[in-house]
Amino acid sequence: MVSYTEENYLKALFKITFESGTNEAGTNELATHLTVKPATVNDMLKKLKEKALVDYEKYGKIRLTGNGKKIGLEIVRKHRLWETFLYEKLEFSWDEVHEVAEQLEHIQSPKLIEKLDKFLNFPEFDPHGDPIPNTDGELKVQFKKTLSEIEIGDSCKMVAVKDNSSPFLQYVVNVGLSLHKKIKVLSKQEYDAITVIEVNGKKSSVSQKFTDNIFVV
Amino acid sequence: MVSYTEENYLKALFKITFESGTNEAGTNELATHLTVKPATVNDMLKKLKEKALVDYEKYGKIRLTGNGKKIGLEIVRKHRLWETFLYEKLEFSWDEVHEVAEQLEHIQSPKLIEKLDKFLNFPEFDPHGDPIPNTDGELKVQFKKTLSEIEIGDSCKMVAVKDNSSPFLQYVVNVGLSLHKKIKVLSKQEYDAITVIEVNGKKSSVSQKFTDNIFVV
DNA sequence: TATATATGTTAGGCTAATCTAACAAATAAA
DNA sequence: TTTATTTGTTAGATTAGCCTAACATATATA
Repeated sequence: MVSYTEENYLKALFKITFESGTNEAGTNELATHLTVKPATVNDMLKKLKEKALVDYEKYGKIRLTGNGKKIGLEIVRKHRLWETFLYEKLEFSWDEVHEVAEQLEHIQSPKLIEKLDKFLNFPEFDPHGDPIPNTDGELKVQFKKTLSEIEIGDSCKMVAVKDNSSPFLQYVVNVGLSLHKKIKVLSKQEYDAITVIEVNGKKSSVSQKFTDNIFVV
Repeated sequence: MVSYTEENYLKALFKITFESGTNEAGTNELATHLTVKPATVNDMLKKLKEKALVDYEKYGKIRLTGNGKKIGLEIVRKHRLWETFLYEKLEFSWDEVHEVAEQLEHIQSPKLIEKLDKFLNFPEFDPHGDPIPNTDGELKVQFKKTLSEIEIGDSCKMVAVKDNSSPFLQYVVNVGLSLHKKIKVLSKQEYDAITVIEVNGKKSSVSQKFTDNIFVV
């Protein structure tokens, strides 16, 4: 059996390794992601290695095993399905879904998640534009870049956000943005990367941190 | 803050004290209900007393305080709302809902439960016929007796079950029973209380244990 | 290459929730 | 009313998940 806490470690590892592309993670990196101390991560890694959920050697990099990856992905699937449920059926706003889904993702019942998937009509993306893995762990990978990479004068369409935190999402709404909205990049400061964008005719100045967290096509 | 485990103790206490009518519970009784050892209950009682959630003195009876009762009832409300959701929206059968609701009842989000209540159209009874407390902790009390109390020759209507376990509920379905079905008591053995009932023209012989767990009006 | 900074590990401790085994009190039965 | 049984309590131990402080290794920089 995999505990609640172990599930969170596997989910975090899945996200880190998947996003970095290298398939690896470090102790400190994981600790930051989970807001625990590196020493705690170290303890847990021993347990996860014992259970054959991660590959790692002292002072080496952390890698998920096949089984570890499978479980991590399962949690991601559950998280995103619950977010979709909250957003579409219970009328939560998109900045509220994440926190509750953090709890719901740990409910143990394969039947529940399959029924929920069906009830939602097998959605492929969650309210933040992230792909929802299907039962077999496959997910629709979208070709996407960050808003930071768009050239001055070009337009693009927002398809997802990188940061799911409430403050960021509220900020996004504030500049008039939501999923599938068209964005035009009007100008960019050379010095500090402040970018002026236009959404629905409304102009806003946003930081690099902001544009890094918006995915577009 | 009240922990997951503390919530379970309060819920169990609420059920025991509410059902017994005396508003009291004993250490062993509670231990049996939670399938832990009496020593464990004893430890927890000290914590709950510290938090002013129970009233109890050494070797005395356990009683919930106002606040303890409120929290226990809240868990019951959540449990029954989730059962209703699983049954009505996700097509779970009534013998499957209990186990999953045991997990879902601990999700912390007042907003979630109010939205869910609305989504379900403010149900008053769960799939087992148990009343669902409303936001203010009020519940529809039904005047009901057990099937054991019905006289030979008389008919009644099933309105709830006392035991929510899967094996019992499957047995109930097996004799052709479900909520709001009419039952006729054909005969009763004096010696061992074996009762012959008729449901939809189908006759079945059932034990005292069975008739004790069926509520009727 | 030597040193400073990053990163990772170990040892030892804490708390919540559980247990067993031994004991104490209350209640029921002889 | 004495004894047996049931019920409740205490002490001491265990496990998971976390911490701090001290130490070790790796990597980057001068």
